[in-house]
Amino acid sequence: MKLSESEENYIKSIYNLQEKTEKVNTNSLANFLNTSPASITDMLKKLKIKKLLEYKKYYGFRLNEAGNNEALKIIRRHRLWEYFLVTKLGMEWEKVHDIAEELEHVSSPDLINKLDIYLGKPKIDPHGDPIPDEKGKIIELKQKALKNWPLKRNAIVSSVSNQTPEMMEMLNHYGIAIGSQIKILKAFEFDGSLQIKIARNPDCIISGQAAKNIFVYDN
Amino acid sequence: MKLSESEENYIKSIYNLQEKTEKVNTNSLANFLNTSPASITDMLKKLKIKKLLEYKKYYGFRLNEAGNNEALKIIRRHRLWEYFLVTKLGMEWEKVHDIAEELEHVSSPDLINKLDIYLGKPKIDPHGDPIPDEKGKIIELKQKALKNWPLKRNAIVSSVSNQTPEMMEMLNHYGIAIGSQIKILKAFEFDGSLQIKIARNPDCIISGQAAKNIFVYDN
DNA sequence: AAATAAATTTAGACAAATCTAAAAAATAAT
DNA sequence: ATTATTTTTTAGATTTGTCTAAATTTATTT
Ligand SMILES: [Mn+2]
Ligand SMILES: [Mn+2]
Ligand SMILES: [Mn+2]
Ligand SMILES: [Mn+2]
Repeated sequence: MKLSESEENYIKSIYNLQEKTEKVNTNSLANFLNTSPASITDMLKKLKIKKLLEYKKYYGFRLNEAGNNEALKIIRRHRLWEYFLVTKLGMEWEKVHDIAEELEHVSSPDLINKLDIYLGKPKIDPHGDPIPDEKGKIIELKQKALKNWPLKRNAIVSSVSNQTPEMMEMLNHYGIAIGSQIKILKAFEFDGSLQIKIARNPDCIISGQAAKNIFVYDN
Repeated sequence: MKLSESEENYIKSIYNLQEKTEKVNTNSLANFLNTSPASITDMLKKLKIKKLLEYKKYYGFRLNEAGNNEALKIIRRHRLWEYFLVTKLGMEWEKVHDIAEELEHVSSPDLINKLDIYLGKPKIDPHGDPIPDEKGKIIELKQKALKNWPLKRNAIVSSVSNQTPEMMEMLNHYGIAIGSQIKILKAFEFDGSLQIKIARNPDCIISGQAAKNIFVYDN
């Protein structure tokens, strides 16, 4: 299936949004992509004609099997490039997303499989997100949001679901990165904020908001 | 200067064509880009408005200083990616052009400079063409077309100006690659064909056509 | 110097991707 | 059950890049 850059961006965004909600709605996708709701409706029609989408007017939408497969291919390219930019070119993980957003649209399968081999078939991208393999398979992570992690149990930071520059700035400030050792010392019921210890740094407090977006796994 | 993918392709093509002729004409660019002459005229107007082109209606055109600088940036990206694809991903040099044709449009300067450093600031791409540096400077090659090379003088194949799949197929057949040792044993005036010796292979004959497109330099 | 041929540009159309403003449908509030 | 609000879709434009066919300009022949 030959897709335009725009179609690919829409598909990938729908994939991301449908992870969190059953049906994706027009406004949230418009908001996510910074376009007007009218543009979304236009594109939904195209994607439905291409049989990539389940879409009933006014009642939300969702990628079908074929759509999901396309999304996984794009995500694979995106995350492999991010991995390349960080591990080979030495770019910072906060800065690679926008470049990968462009590189992901170069769609030669030969290129991507050779890149994959060259990188050593990595399973996780620099933000802790899983990289689909050539068949679209993603590894199952036994990670949890930090806010659901038990008190005083060691954890490793595995990913961050909110990858805005603002989030990255804050994580840098705290010295939190993928792979950091982390432990919750105290949880405040009032606002969900957490007193945590990161590696050998002094204790600090992070907001409930942040705690929802930081994912960790055992030891 | 922010340029569309299409504008970039036109600029790069004009740059290539103006190497060979004083003024570039509409039809040759249309032919080169596989578009209609009318499309060329449309784009020329845009590039003139953007002050990248010297263009007098009906009398041909040429990039100006600004246009040449843009072209060199695009060519730098294209050739660095080709170099990457061959030296890092192990792709064959006949196959990298089309992929680089897409990658060249990802225009983050930070990306390209880091890629350049990562590759060791190469000066020549896999087809023997020079790679512009960050300032747009290209090394001067003292190479000549094989058809102009003296008889029985050793030479190294440095580049191939015609990079069609057909040409590549033929070069592979003869065992000619960038870096090959080559010597002309006899030149046939009638059709410009050459009897040559490549490395330690048996003698062979190549056409005048081929001899125009293979470039070599001293030992 | 006309007439003919070739090259180039213009005119007008179309597809893709976007927008704003208005209409329609679904949802929530009285 | 109406009314009001929110969400979504449609209608109609716009921009970019392309096309074909016709008109114009330049170059080449007689
Ligand atoms: Mn993208
Ligand atoms: Mn990522
Ligand atoms: Mn290109
Ligand atoms: Mn090349």
